[in-house]
Amino acid sequence: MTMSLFENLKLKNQLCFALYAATNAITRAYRSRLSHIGLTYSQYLVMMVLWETDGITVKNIAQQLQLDSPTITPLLKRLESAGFLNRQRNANDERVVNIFLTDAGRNIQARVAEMQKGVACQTGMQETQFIELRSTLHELVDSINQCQPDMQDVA
Amino acid sequence: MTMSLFENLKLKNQLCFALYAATNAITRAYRSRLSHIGLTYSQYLVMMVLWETDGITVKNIAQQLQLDSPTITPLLKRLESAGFLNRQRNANDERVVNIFLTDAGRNIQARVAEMQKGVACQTGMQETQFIELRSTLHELVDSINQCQPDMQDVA
DNA sequence: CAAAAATAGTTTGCACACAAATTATTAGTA
DNA sequence: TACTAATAATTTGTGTGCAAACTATTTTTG
Repeated sequence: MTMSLFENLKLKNQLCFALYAATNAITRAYRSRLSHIGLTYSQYLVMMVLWETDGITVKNIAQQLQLDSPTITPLLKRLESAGFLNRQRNANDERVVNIFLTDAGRNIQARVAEMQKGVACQTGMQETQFIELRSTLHELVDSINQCQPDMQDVA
Repeated sequence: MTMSLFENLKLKNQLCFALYAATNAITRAYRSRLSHIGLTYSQYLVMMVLWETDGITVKNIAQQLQLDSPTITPLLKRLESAGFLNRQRNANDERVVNIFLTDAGRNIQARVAEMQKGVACQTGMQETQFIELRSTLHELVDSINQCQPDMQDVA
């Protein structure tokens, strides 16, 4: 086989493409449902972080979502102008900005929880398979970041 | 537990976030390596499709990558201006545009194959786990699309 | 064969995701 | 205590990803 060199370049064999396609598909599934609530998919992730721990910093949100600050800043601005949160300079350290949920931001949590059930159903996955896939993905992220700790380095 | 309603809204429990984070991590790993060759990650995917079947249509590429036409069009334009392919109106059906690789487009395949090995190593995954994860993801995409066949419907 | 429907691709507008550079503040250090 | 380094967040610019609207061509159908 003279083409065996390029066997790994077939789209169907690519793990990275399988991931890419799955993420796009999931995001699409969320998009239409979230639009009714007034959130994008990334904004939904930010809100989940805040529902767990309100008042945290931009940097902390970025770390939890494994994203850069320049990605988070405009996201937070849009969530602020949508009325779901407030940004406040920290008095003790003026470099820091703390993010606080508004009543509106807290109040949509129930609707989001309801919506989330619908998507979970749509994946058609069993509980055990779901958990295994999730943990495999976490391992994958860890080993990628271990090998090339660009960002979210050991603080 | 009064919060059990929102248990599914914890970031760490989310399959969708695990997917999202893994895809971002993989894309980052590719980004720096691909930049030396002059490709973005999405452009790399397009090139893989073309290396398998040259001369196909925009629609065909979009279907294989599970993306919309409006995403593909500007991507192809940049690949054309980078000199890796040509776009040609089909003579038989003037609606269709066929995409053809240039010599430059064919010639980078070897370099890309070499780069690809580096990333595969970085995932630190065993062959069996790799294959299982990939097939689980394919199943996931199928069941999402089956339930809500927005696009890439049965042609 | 003419009008309507379908199809292929593009354009426009919005929201990420990130690299690189910038501003402002704080910490560290000679 | 000046002076440098580090840190937090933002700004700028590029490239996706997609909805909605649009153009152009082909097919369908009355």
